[in-house]
Amino acid sequence: MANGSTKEKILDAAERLFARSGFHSTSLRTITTEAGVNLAAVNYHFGSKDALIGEIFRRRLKKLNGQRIKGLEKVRKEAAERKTRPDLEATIRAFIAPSLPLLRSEQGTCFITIVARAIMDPNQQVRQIFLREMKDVLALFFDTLQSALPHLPQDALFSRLQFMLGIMGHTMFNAGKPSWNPLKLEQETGIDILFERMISFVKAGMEAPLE
Amino acid sequence: MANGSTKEKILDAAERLFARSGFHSTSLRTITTEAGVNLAAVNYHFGSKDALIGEIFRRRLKKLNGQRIKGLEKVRKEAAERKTRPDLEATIRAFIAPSLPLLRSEQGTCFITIVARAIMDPNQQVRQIFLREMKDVLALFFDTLQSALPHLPQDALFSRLQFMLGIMGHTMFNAGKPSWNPLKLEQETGIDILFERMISFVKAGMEAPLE
DNA sequence: GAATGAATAAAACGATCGTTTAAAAAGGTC
DNA sequence: GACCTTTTTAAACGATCGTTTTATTCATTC
Repeated sequence: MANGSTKEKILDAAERLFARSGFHSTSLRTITTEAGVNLAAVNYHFGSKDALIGEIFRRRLKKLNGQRIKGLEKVRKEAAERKTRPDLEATIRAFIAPSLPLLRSEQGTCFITIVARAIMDPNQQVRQIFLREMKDVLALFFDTLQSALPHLPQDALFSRLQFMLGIMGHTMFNAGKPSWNPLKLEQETGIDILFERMISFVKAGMEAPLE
Repeated sequence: MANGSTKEKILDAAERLFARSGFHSTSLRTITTEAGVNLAAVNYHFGSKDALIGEIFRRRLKKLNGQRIKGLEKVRKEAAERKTRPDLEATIRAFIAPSLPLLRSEQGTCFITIVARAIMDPNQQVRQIFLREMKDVLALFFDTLQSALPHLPQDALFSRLQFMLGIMGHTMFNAGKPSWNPLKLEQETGIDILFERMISFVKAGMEAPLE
């Protein structure tokens, strides 16, 4: 897919507009106008609006989850060489860190916004498109977590993994957006500080004692 | 508002259908058909579709946040009498616990689903309607947390509060729904167990050391 | 029981949606 | 330069949306 091609112009425009107004409220006419292409181009190149949505996820998640898998396998390899358990914090970082660069670009932030919404989207197709793309990396992440926290029962660990996904979705969705601000904190918290806070919170939660 | 009145029939039907298909994908025709009333009834009784959405939040959040405030004030009073800091776990429980009964009824679960979506809704009006209803209780919760964790800087605590909201939204949205299941855990985790896990995770995260 | 206002009902309005069609333009091959 | 495929364009299709209008029914009050 050539850079600047019609397909890419559509994908970029759709990414921005879906982030701003959601899947259902963004019309193909708005997308094609923003992209500077003809209305019929979406159905010609992608087949349908749903297929376009799927392609938006596929395009970014392939690289993103590839980095996650590479990071997780590095953690596992190092643990095997040291004959220890995988380091918990390193495991968490391997999953979270690759998403940080996305939040440094406007276009990447749009994608994050879309992902956060897709998890709770009413349209089941949207959720399944996203889940299919995440299945492998989530399985590897869960497995590594289990090795790092061998005393935790599987279903308790699964709950805690879900907690972490909830934190990530909510935090990254709100990053850079004006949201509820209880005491009008002057300076916006930077992304890097936010990520460090997220990691220390999740790490402590993962290590919390069982009732 | 009388029980079984047209307004209530519309609110109940809309709550179910919004949870199933989202705000934008649920038409007034579907709602009024499910409610067994005339199409024009929504605009007559509520003014517009957006106003109906707002009323759905108001109806439940008034009671829900009332219970939260009552619980939080009890925690604060007990701390004042004992001349100690508010108990962290009790503070967290006071905020989370009132939402548990909702998850025990089908209709209440629909409301939870709607709330979780509203937080990330593309429509700014939807988000603001929800935020306005939550502002007071969030401020009181933040203030109590600050008393319970006086060593934490305000902005760090604020981040952790956001993490907790992310956990709540994600967890309660997924409760009772089929979602990603890595190892096909046979039995579904009960709501009560899930809440206890949530509380211990959040408590540990709140108490995590600062970098 | 007539009068007044609230509630319900049926029908239509204008607008917008995703998709399809058919023709024109562009690109590549021999 | 003719031929074929790919891509772009303009126009239309059928369906559905939130809302409004107008008329009718219901309930209440004097």
